Amino acid sequence: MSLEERKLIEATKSRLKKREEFESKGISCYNNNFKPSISLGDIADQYKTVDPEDIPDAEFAIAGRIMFKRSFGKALFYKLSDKKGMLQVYCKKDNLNEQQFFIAKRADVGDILGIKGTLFITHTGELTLNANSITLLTKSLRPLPEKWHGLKDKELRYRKRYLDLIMNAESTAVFRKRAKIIKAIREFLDNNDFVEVETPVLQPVAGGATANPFITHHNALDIDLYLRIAPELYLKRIIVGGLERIYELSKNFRNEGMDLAHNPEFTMIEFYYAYQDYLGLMNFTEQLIGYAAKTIDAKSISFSGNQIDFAKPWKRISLYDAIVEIGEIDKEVIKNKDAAYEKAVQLGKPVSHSMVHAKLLEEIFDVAVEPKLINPTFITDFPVAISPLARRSEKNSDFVDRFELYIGGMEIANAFSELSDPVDQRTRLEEQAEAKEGEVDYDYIETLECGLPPTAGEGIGIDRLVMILTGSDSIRDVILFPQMRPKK
RNA sequence: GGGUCGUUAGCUCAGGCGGUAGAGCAGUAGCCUUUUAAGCUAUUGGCCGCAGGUUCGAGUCCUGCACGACCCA
Repeated sequence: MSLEERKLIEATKSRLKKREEFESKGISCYNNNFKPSISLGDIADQYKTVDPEDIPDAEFAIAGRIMFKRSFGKALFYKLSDKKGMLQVYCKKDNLNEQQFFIAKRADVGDILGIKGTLFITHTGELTLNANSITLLTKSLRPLPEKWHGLKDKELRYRKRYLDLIMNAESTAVFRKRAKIIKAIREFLDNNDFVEVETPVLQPVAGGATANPFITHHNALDIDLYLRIAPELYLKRIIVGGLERIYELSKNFRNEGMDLAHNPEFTMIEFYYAYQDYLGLMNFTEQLIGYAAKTIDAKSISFSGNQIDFAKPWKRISLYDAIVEIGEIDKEVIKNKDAAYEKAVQLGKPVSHSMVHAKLLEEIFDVAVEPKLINPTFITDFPVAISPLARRSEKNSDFVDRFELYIGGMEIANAFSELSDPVDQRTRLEEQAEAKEGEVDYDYIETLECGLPPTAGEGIGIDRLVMILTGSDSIRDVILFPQMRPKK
């Protein structure tokens, strides 16, 4: 569709007209030859609090987007914003040549300008750059959202994230924190002698978790492939290969429902630690998340109306004790499968008689316990029936050496001592495949037959961790482009 | 999957019991050389989410659909 055919709003029409005006005067609307000497935030940091007489005479070159414009007959003020902050600019006719004052008068909110000038303090006490020259760097053809209320509509904020980032500093801050958290996690693991690796997103068998995969097709091989639901089985192959401490920061894909805590593609960190066990990983996890929280100064965080206390050590309680004590569910459901079934139905879960007892208890846990786990809590002692890749506990072979970490009523991490017995692994995967009509990754079993050292592995949901550490109620607030239904 | 609420100008929002569609900001044309959501004057801009229905007449009432937000499972 050409510009002429599009139905244009008034603001865009007038901006297109200005663009023509500029071009006809030989003013480029998309200059690429201006280099700022300092960021707006750095100027503010350095000079905002100094005495007026201590402000240097030096000329600064700055660049930024016009967020506010207040125009008078022969002078005007802008507020420019860049990645680090905002600064006011004063343009006076006397200080500019004719062409530059023309640019100053005709520039719109949303345009990006390069300004050279000197600092001064206005009568009202605001640090301001007095412009000596103006370069139009980018002409914007659309108006920004309203300056006072900003962009509030959540749907628009998610669909047009660039506008959200321009208008809402809190939103930008969340994504800066996200980057810092991820960097801190890498740092922590690197400092502990871990190696970062990459494994396939396109997998012939979607293993390592229980979830519906996305299916895609490779044309040259003419085979269907799955987008990974977890990197787990590949990472353990690498442990067999001898790297001993590895991690992968991975995008995973699960073809399931979407809500406040689920996006179809999400980020996990999975790490595998040879000669370590799940008990050691609990301490390690406290340190790791503590380290990430520290880098963004998150100590006590308000999340979804609750105050989260990260003081260590974090509570540890077995799955079944949690159901009885925290979920306040009668002990009978632990002992008796029929009682568990009745309870699950009563709680409104879509359960069936074909489900094993452990699965029913897990369903009960999800509604009765999970939402109550606000402060960091390790849930331990999972039944083997719902943990096909975890090592059997030595105390009781019906259970495995596994924990899940819950914070803010959400599952944040899942970890266990890895099952290294290939014979047991074959049996369990085959049973699971039969029950769910899935496939068994026999290549993985062959790998185990080669010998997996005693290893503990863990996956941490990065998006949810960022939600907790930034106090964001929705996963969409911590993913730049969350999945949205296409709008017709 | 179920429920509740929402969808009106570029943005933020009003529109009483059904009777010719509103405001602020943004835009446009003026005045204004230190403003702070600048001010003053004038002014442009609408498939009222979409499709049906009821009615002489629907932004408003009814039904369905789309998209979203929130709650529940």
